[in-house]
Amino acid sequence: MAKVTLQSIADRVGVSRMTVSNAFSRPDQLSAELRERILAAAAELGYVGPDPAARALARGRTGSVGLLINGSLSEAFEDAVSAAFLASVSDELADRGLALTLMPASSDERFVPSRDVAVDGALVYICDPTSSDIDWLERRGVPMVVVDHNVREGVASVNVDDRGGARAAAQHLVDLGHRRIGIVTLETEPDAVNHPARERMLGWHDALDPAGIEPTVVTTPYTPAGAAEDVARTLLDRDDRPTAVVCFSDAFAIATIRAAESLGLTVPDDLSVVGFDDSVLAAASRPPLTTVHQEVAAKGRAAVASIVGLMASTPQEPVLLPTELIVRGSSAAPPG
Amino acid sequence: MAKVTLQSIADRVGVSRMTVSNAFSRPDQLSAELRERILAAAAELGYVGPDPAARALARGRTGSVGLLINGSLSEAFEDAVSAAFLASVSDELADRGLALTLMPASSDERFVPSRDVAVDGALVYICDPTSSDIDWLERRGVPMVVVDHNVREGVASVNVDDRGGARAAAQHLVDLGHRRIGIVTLETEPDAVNHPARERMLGWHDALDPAGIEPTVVTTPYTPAGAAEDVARTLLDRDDRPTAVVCFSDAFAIATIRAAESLGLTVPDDLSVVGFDDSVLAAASRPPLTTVHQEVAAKGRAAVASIVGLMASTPQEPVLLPTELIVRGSSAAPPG
DNA sequence: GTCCCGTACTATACCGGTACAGACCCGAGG
DNA sequence: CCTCGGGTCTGTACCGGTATAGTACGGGAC
Repeated sequence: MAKVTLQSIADRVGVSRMTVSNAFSRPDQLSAELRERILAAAAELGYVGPDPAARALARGRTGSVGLLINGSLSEAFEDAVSAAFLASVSDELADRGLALTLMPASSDERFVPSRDVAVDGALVYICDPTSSDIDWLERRGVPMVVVDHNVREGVASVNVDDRGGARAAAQHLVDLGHRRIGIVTLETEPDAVNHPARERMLGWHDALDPAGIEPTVVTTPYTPAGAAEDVARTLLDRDDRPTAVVCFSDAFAIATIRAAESLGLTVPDDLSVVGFDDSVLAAASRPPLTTVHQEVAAKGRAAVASIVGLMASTPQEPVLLPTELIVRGSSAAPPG
Repeated sequence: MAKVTLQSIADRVGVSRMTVSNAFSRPDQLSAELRERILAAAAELGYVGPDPAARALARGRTGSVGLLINGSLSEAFEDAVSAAFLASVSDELADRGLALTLMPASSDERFVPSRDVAVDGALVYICDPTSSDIDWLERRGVPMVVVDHNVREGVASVNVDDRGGARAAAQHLVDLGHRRIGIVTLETEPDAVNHPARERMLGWHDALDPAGIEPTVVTTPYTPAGAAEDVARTLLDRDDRPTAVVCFSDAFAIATIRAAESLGLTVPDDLSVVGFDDSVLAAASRPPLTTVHQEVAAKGRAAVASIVGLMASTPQEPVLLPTELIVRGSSAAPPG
């Protein structure tokens, strides 16, 4: 059978194609009676509704928002914090009738999602700011909101006060009396810049420098799972080991606690550990983690609000969400 | 400035629009020299590349695959198993130059993703089989692969041997000598059918029925986090409490262990607990979980292979992936 | 010289809709 | 009686590409 289009229905009912289009897309433009007849004919012919691709071309919008992520998408899903962010974004978009299209970084030159996938707007999430994908989006003129970055001037952004949170975390340890402090943070590619990692490092130093404390820094990649624990052990397995450690994430903090336990140290008696993010892991950990809370769901909502605003041509101010130190059981005064 | 299209470039260079199209999409169709000139003119005019929406209409393909999920998307992201599946799917699609579009269940009648979003194919994942979204996809004629379901005859599917895995789990407990066995499984909406939940239940009974064991069954929803633990406690806080429990998931198993601990019971000495999925939680748990392993990444790969095959009009056989019992430290012979 | 074929480019016909500017008809107001 | 306005429907002009079937031309085989 030939494909059913608006035209076939129009012919069948004896009206113009435009009227059939209106029957589906702008019901107030025609009489209810005629609309019924059209819908009946459509059902009879097996017409499902206006073709999304054709509609996208004619209307100039697709109904979906892209999420640009570079690096392996697996990481994004498997990390508790980014998964929660994605969840918040997708739910929020769904409420507004928008679908979410994940745009992986271009691997093959022949197909570049940031250049070749139709979207009405894009969120730029875990992304090397020098990524060519961002350039593609910009050249296409796709409205764009950057999350957890400050890619470039004039681009709308949603950020968390990473620096302030890190400062509070380090200050907390200083206030408890710690003087030998370690840092377990993210290892980044030489020329890649991880915005949160940099901001958090600045924040830690904001508190440590004035106290005259020179932290011992170790870095570890996200994966494999055991890497952070091994790195933490090298930090702790020495005579002048720190009495407290601030970590880039809750996962790193938990790895650090495990490393400490494996060395016979007790947290928080022998070692204080402070995480970041306040992910689901934090409260469930034993001992429960002192950490810096960020409102991931709010970040998602803000990002969606911002991109939707941009898509409606409303200029958007940069958003900076607060963080808050949550003191639980993994931090205490230094031993002795 | 007016929008730059193939035509503007064609006019500028003095060739036909088709030749410009070929310069971008089929480089072997024109001389290298002319192609260079065209690309140069395009760059000069600020042309980014063929418009994705227009291309989608003309070519009849969009370059993205939909993932239909109903229920809150958050759940899908926050559950370790489904997150790993999504990760596997998105990576695998990315390798083939396809983007992934998440299609939430229709909330608003006015915008129904399964009807209104352009995709070349769809994976149907966590979905009530009676969902109208599946009907929409089917009516549209979108190639469709169902994962962790058996929605209807003739639809390609990828499943895991849930029943066999559950049977092995229950048989393991029977073999250890357990006679009072509890089940902690998923609570589903009255008329919704959760395929894995049903299959696992069948599998448990496959092993328990021949042994003449009548299990005590309790059910709990996915969320909130504490619900499973509370339910498990009701199962364990009685005189004739089971000596072993099989669970719908590793998360439920861990909740059950917590409940046991809170009642002063030791796992596995007083109580054996067996999970399902072998998620990252399982090996990390204390004690490490005896559980049923499923290869989630393989499930993602199989799903992508299947949908890509269908999109190329190659009929697909149903796929059934194996499961395997992994015996770790949470199961032992019954006390006494 | 003629035939044949491959290379390079063009002409035409869609793909399946939507926006916008009328045209028509009818009842109400002046 | 004429005009005006609103509710309905139509006609036309796109949206920005791609597929396919050509045409024109140059060179090698015979």
